[in-house]
Amino acid sequence: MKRIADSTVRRLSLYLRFLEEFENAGLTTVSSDELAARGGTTSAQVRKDLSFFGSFGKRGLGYQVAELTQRMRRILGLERDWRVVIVGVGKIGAALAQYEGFRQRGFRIVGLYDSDPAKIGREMYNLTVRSIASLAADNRERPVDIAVIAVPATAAQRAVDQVVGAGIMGIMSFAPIQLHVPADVTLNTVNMAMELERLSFALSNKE
Amino acid sequence: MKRIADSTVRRLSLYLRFLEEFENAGLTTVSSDELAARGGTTSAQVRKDLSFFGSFGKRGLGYQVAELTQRMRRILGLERDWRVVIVGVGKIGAALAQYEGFRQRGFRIVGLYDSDPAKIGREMYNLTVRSIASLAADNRERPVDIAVIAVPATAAQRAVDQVVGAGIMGIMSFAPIQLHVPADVTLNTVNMAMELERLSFALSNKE
DNA sequence: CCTATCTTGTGAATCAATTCACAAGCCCCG
DNA sequence: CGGGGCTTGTGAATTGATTCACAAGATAGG
Repeated sequence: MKRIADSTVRRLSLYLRFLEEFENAGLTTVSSDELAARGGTTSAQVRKDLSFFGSFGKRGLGYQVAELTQRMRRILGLERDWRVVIVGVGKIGAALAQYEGFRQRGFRIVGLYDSDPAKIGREMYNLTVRSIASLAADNRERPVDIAVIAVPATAAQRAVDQVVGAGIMGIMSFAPIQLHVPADVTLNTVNMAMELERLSFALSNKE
Repeated sequence: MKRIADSTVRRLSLYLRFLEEFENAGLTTVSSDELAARGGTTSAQVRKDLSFFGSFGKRGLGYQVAELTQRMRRILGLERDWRVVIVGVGKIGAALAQYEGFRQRGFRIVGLYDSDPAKIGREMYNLTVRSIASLAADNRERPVDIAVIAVPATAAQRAVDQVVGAGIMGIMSFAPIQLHVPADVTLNTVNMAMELERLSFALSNKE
């Protein structure tokens, strides 16, 4: 398959949310124009985005909401559950651990890890916080799909190395630094510091 | 000034972090090549990014770390403090309220707001949680630069409307939905659901 | 069954971002 | 003070993403 642009995947994710809203509202059919209006883009963009994956509509009519929803779920890999562990149970990690958005989309939190002995063994949200040293063995016993990195910047690369060493192939990081992983590991970073600076830049440059 | 691409601003933010690291390491001079290596890009990209704002280096020599750091801070609007309020003091809002990254970069949290009567009046991190209804008056008395939206998806658009109505011009949202603001208000969204789905897509489509 | 009206799917054209490649400038050394 | 070795800054070329524009289907109504 041809490489799909990041911007396209982001929009697919938006479309899926809109489709779910349309489905809840009882609509059975939707046009690329309606999807575009909802997402602040153009109908051509919507059709082009979808066209990378196939041809899902009927000319003159639009798309079946239920069908397109399911197709999008399949495309985005949301038809299965993902086993997720959280590394670092400070404030951010704890907030993530109980974030409903994870579970809703099939991201099941199956483990909490920390390196702080004071936290290891503690019960949180029906899980026992375990030492990060046991991650490799745990992963062998019952494989994990995604590790969420929620440790301080200074500890993040070490944590990532341990996650990679344990054999986990997907990482979502909230550490505000540039992390390095082997090419076969997928890393996705949400860098809050960067987002704040982007906002600061935009506010500073309003004419 | 010519419009600056979002991707460029994101990289500037990275460069700044690297420059600070170089400065801490005692380096006085740095080349576009070294910055590029650190950030996983190319030296031409680094020079092009900087060229939108001026010409900061010396041919044959590179850039003065201290000078470039300061220039980047100015460009990103980080030479001043920003007054920030957090709207919604649930788990995410509370985690953000005590996140050190904010203060470190000059984003000072000066207010916490919620609509839940059970939370209003409560003391958190040296601030008293106030009713979101009082935001407009508070902003008139002492202007706020940025509002961080940390309420559930269903309440987010209403919260944004109140923030906009209060006259605040910068918004950073963590709600997993598409929000609408007037053109003169700057909105920056971190959509965790979208990031997870991006990861899911990438993991599902490894060769 | 024919016509009018929609809306998709997609090459072609445009617009935007990145990379190339090299002249220009600076430092150092002999 | 002149030549060699670097590295910047930037037009030109390339690569990538978005928008345009229209033929191809599909439906509905008479």
